[in-house]
Amino acid sequence: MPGRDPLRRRLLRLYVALAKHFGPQHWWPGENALEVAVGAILTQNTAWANVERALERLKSRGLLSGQKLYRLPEARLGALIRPSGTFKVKARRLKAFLHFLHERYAGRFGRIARVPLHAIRAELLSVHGIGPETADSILLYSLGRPVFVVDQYTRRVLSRHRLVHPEIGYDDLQSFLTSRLPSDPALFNEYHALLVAVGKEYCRRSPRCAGCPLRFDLGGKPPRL
DNA sequence: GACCAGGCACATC
DNA sequence: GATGTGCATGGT
Repeated sequence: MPGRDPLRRRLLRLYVALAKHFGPQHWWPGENALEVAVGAILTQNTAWANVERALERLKSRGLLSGQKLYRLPEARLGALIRPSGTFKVKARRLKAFLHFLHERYAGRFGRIARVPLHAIRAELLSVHGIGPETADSILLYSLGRPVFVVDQYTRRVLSRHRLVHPEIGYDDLQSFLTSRLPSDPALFNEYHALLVAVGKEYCRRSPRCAGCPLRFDLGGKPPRL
């Protein structure tokens, strides 16, 4: 009986409070599905501003297409995405993803649309360089699938509001959320973006949530730290 | 100069 | 299965 689950209520209240304070987040910034997927790989352990530089270098050269990136030599790709950091690693990972897209779906994102969620997630996870968060980012933000993306901000913010244990694993945290929220891609999209927004602003260098406007705003006790 | 950023693969125990 | 480490640029 989900209506009686107090955690569900707190999750929804947290969402409303975040939405009210931060407003629409407009994730994911990208002009098409491929750009979003490339961005998902480039942003691994990297600030988004650096990813934008790398994406712009590709875009300004007209290379931001599956076919062109697929044909681009790995070393050249690495040089172009250098501003996003760990560029040799990411060039290899992008290549692995483009190879997968080319071999499995003839390079067409649209063909993935019909594949069942659990199947396409498993396929993405089998690609070198695509782990749970990157796979889910692609599924939600690039393909519009109802998947909640979990990251360190998600874990940090929710644990500080005493909704989950600070060291909860990826899959458990994802289940915690998806079992309590309507299975709505637009909601998952906005909620995750909002968690990142509040995490960046108030959780990053402040173990005590200093200044966070949401700290006592959930109807429960404040987080004990 | 240290620390961090919208992780992941791999080695080692 | 848990834990540690390399990757690397650019902002704070």
